[in-house]
Amino acid sequence: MNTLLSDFLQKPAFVVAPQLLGCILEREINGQIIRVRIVETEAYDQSDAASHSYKGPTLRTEIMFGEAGHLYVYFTYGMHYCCNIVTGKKGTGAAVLIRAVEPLDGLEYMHDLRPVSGVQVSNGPAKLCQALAIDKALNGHDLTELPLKLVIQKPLAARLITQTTRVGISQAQDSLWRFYITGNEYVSKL
DNA sequence: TGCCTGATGTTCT
DNA sequence: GAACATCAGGCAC
Repeated sequence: MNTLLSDFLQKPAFVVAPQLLGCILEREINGQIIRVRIVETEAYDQSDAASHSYKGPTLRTEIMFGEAGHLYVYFTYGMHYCCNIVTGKKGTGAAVLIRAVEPLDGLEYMHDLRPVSGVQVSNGPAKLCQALAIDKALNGHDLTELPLKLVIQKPLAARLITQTTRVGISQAQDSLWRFYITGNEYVSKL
C-alpha cells in the first residue's frame, strides 16, 4: 500500500469523504484508460445505522473492516453495483460511497458500457459502476494499482463543497455525511 | 415535472 | 422471506 494514500485514507470516513471530491479515478479496461473526477461522496462508518458495517463484520462486509484504500463493491436491488472506498484504521468498518463522477478522458468507452447521453452516464452510484465496469470482481481491489487507481488531488476549498443529509437510505437520515462539488452537473439530483 | 412501481440478486434473520 | 446505500419507464397532472 502506498504510504501517502494510506495516510490520506486512514482518517474517519466523514473526514475523508469531502477530501475525495476532485480526486481522480483511473480505470483500465482492455488496455483503454478511462479517467473520471469524483464529484459526490457519502461517508459511512460502524456507528451509523445506515451502514453495512453497523452490525459488525459479515462475509459480505469484511472488506469494509479491512485496510484503508481498498474497494468495497456490493450488489443491491437485484441489478445494481455500488462502490465504496474503505477508510479509517483496520477494523473500524468505515467507507466512503462514491455517488457520482465526472468523465475526463475515455468518455467514448464509458458510452460503450453505458449507452446514454449527457450526465446520465455517471450521475448516480449504480450508474458510474456500470460506466466503469465495476462489479464484484473488483471487490477488495487495492486502489493504488490498475485496473482501478485512485489519484489524490489537493483538497478543494470548503466554499466549493456542499454538505447535506444523505439520500436513498432509510436509517440515520439526519447525519450531514453527504458531500458534493457545488454546482457540478454530474451530482445526482435525487 | 414529479410521483409510483416493477425489475431483479444477495444477504441476513 | 424480507430488506435493501437503485434505476428507468410509465402515467397523471
